[in-house]
Amino acid sequence: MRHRDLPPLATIRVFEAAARHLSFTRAADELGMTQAAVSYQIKLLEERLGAPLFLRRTRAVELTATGRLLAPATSEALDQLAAAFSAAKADAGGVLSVSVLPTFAAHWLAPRIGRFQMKHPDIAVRTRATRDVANFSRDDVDVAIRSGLGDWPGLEANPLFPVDFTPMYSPKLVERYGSIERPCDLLRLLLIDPGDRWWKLWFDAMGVPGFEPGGHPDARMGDQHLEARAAIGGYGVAILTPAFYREEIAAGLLVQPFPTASEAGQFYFLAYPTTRRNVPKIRAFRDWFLDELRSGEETCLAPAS
Amino acid sequence: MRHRDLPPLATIRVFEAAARHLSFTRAADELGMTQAAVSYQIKLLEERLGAPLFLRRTRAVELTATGRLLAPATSEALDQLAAAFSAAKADAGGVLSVSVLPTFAAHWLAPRIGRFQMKHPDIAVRTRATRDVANFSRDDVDVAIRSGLGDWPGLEANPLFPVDFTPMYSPKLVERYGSIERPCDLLRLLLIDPGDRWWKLWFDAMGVPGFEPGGHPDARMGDQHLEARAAIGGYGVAILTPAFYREEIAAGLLVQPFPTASEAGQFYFLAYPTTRRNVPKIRAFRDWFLDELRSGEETCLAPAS
DNA sequence: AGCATGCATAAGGAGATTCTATGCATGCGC
DNA sequence: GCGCATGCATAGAATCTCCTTATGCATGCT
Repeated sequence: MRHRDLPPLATIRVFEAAARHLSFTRAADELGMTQAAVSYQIKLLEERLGAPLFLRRTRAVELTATGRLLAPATSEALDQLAAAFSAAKADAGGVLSVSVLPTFAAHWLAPRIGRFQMKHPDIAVRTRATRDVANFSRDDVDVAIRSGLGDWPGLEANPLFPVDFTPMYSPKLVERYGSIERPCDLLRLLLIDPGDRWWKLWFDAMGVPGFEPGGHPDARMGDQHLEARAAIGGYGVAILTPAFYREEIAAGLLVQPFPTASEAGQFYFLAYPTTRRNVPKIRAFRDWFLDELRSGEETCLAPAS
Repeated sequence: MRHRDLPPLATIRVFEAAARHLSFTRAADELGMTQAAVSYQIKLLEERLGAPLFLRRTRAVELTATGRLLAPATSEALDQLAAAFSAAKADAGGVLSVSVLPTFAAHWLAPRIGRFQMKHPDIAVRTRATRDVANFSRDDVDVAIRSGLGDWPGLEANPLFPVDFTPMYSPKLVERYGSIERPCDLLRLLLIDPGDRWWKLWFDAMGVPGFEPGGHPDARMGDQHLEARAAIGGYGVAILTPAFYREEIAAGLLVQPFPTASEAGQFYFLAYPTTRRNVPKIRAFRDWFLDELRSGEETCLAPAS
């Protein structure tokens, strides 16, 4: 197993082709190089082996006994390698691993991913919903959907939409507590997770002074999704990204009374290593994703704005 | 079979070692290169494949799913190659093909070759006795014994002994035709193959004038051996190389009455391609051969001179 | 005889691969 | 917690391999 004593593998590849064709010229042809290069490599191998592999007959070459011994085994070995790499390529191209924020996964990706599968039946998608920022060199991840500024070195980041947010609540809440006309009216209601910095940012953006976060600052529930559930249940007002709750809004489960605010520069991004931007499955996913996003803007964002 | 699409084979070799060790550093060690080179080759292969093969964990590397798929197959293929080349090397080293002049084969090599086999039981000798000058690049020949000047480009030629010759006959001949004192006495007898140039050369060297070759000039029987048979049979006088007939002389079957002459510069040589002078079986044969020659000079050439 | 075919060889250069010298991340020990 | 050690990645420079072009040589065919 260890410490194999192999001749330069390049010479082996050339030998195999020459043995198959019984012609240096045709082997060179197949390998896309010149006859001189084949001659050179064969000679190299023969010297390394200490034995001639071809008899140079007048207008053709012929294998020596040693050459005849070697040819089938090398062909087989190269075939095996080719098969293995072809399988690996298929395997690598057939599974797309997506790291995605849980909220994004639940509200945006999950309802749409089926269409990607329809379009690319040969690509299996493995979705990994996690709040941890994926590390492409450490985790087996092909693409990631994450929020931030998009300034990740070595990554190509396609901006999706801003990380914006706005208060939302259930219509049931209005029934109970009366109508809400101005942003400051919200202060009378129960804010779900008032420690979320988004509340402060939003009130500031709306010009409502005097909001002081209750609870621990930075004590978010950690997942927008849970806050949304609470709001839908009529428990209070949650600050949410409306793009994620189009269905709930359309179904009358949530109301968005005011415009959104956004953290400066923060976007959702579709990201992947720049070096892999032309890998077919990645390109396919990105193309589909951006396309999906564009058509979504036409049909859904119009009523929301 | 044709047109395989393989990554650079060097990267495959590096990958296999790295996968086996699960460490770039140790793989570099095994392959006799630096860790940086391994890293470079792996990256090359990953880019070529469009998929990562290793996960870079903090203090070790780990195979990805694709890598795990690939590793066993590449190991197997490389093992197969190693086995094939090892077998080829054994095969090439185990058979020594000797092209040799028929006379030399019969009188010098045949009686001694057994001792070579005793000394090197792992080397099989295939003797090809032919008058045709072996062409090393065209015929499957490792070493050749031939006569000439030794000025063959690309060949290493070990001089053995001069191509010398002298008249020889059976003692029976003297019984019938009377004693032979001087070279010119031979002219009374039947010269076997008088067209052989050696007769002319020998008489010239002995200072016997007036010898005119009978028969067609250059109409040699072609083989000293046949002439020797005729001489032993008492048919006439043959011009022979005495070194080849030591046994016959010793046994009293042939008599050598006069000194030898030789063609200027002509020697018997043991020859092989210079590039192959260090191939073990060739080196073994040459060493044995020259040794045999040297010890032969001590024991046998002494009485002849 | 002349031409065409196929391999060998020489010289030259482009490119690949390696090495050295770093940087970086991180686990471990004190 | 703070250094230290380990292991991989990267940059830049120096080789060194390998290929191509251009030719020669041997030989079979017309």
